[in-house]
Amino acid sequence: MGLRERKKEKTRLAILDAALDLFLEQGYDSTTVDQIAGSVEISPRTFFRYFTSKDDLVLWYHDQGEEIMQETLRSRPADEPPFTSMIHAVRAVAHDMDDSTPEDAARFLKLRRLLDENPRLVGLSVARGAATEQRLAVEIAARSGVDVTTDQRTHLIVAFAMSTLRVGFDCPQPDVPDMRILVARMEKTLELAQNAFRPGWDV
Amino acid sequence: MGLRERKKEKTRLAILDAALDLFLEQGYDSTTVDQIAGSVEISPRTFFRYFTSKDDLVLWYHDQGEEIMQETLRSRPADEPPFTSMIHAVRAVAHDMDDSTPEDAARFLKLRRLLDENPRLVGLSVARGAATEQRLAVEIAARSGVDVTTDQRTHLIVAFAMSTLRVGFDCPQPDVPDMRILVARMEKTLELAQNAFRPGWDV
DNA sequence: GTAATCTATGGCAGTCCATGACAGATGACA
DNA sequence: TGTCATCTGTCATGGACTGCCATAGATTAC
Repeated sequence: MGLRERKKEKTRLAILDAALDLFLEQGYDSTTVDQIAGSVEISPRTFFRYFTSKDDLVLWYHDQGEEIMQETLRSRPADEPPFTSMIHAVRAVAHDMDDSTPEDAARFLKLRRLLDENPRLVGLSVARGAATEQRLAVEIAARSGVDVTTDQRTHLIVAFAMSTLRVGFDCPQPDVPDMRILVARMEKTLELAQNAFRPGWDV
Repeated sequence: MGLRERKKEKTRLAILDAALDLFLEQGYDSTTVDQIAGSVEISPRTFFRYFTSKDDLVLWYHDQGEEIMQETLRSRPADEPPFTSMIHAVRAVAHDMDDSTPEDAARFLKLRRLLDENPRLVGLSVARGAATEQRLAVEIAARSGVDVTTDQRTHLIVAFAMSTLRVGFDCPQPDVPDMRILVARMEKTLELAQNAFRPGWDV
């Protein structure tokens, strides 16, 4: 990795951290892009070259999460019941968070606090999750050999799994002191979800 | 109802219809609030007195939908399993759409086309649905006598039901010629969902 | 090591969304 | 009809975002 790329990654994280701190300190809405840019000493114009929008700042982890889910799906046996595969994908995201560096964990907990204070941002996160859901549905449909535009069963399977992820992470929740608690909560939610369905409902 | 209120309702619908037509004609992003206001001959400032934002235009039906669901929940017996109550609530929304006036139906079908062309707007709709979901969870938790902030089972029950609604309506779907097809699709989705769960999973 | 090249950045001008403040217009009601 | 409450338009302002062009910095070739 060249100097250029390393520098970019560093700037990206600097923007993110500065923004999260400012948001928590003085509120999301009352923090301007100019302020964020100023605090990391870049021009406002450059900010928009790193993040497509101010809102985009609170969605940084979604790309990685989606990637992990897609990889997991690809690695599961083709004849596995689709909901089972989806549950594995959700669990993989939880494990990845569990393994995250202290810096990433800190970012994530800051984000959680931010979401608790700004319902609108929860909405953004949910909306982004819905986009992921569509793409995962395409993958699952392909595996099952059905047409994604007409097969509602596939959409339900993916939607139920993503709901589980959402309940585990996006729902308002009492103060989360550390990552472990968040992941444990997720595990518990997954277990509840798995026990909810009729065996063989998704084949 | 006084002249004043009737006039307001008329203006509101005029804005909505003008906006939907403009959006479909020239795209959501390239339609400005000024244009919408101009086409119904009100000032741009007045537009924002009828709709809190441009985005808000595509969410007009959510208020009514949420109201119907809340009413349905209140009308269900207190000892009914919560997921069953939620399914009734979702079905009530579908029936209400089925009964809608031709004008409302036309608006709805226009909106569906708009959603198909603008994934971002689907996100908005989903986000708005998530807000409803939170409020319904409060209601369901109260009925079951559990604490909504900690009981993940309640959130799952509501989330699964709302997922069903979403799969029926928000998912991209082949051209919808009329309301009947949309409602029929919803019914089918509801049936699939009902058969997915283990009997008694939600008690 | 230097020149040529590619890319990241900054500055500037402009568009659009959204909101507050105030004044004028219009329906409600005694 | 006159008073009151509410709706509406005008003006001014701020903040998010984009296109364009010039410059500074990193990369590559020689």
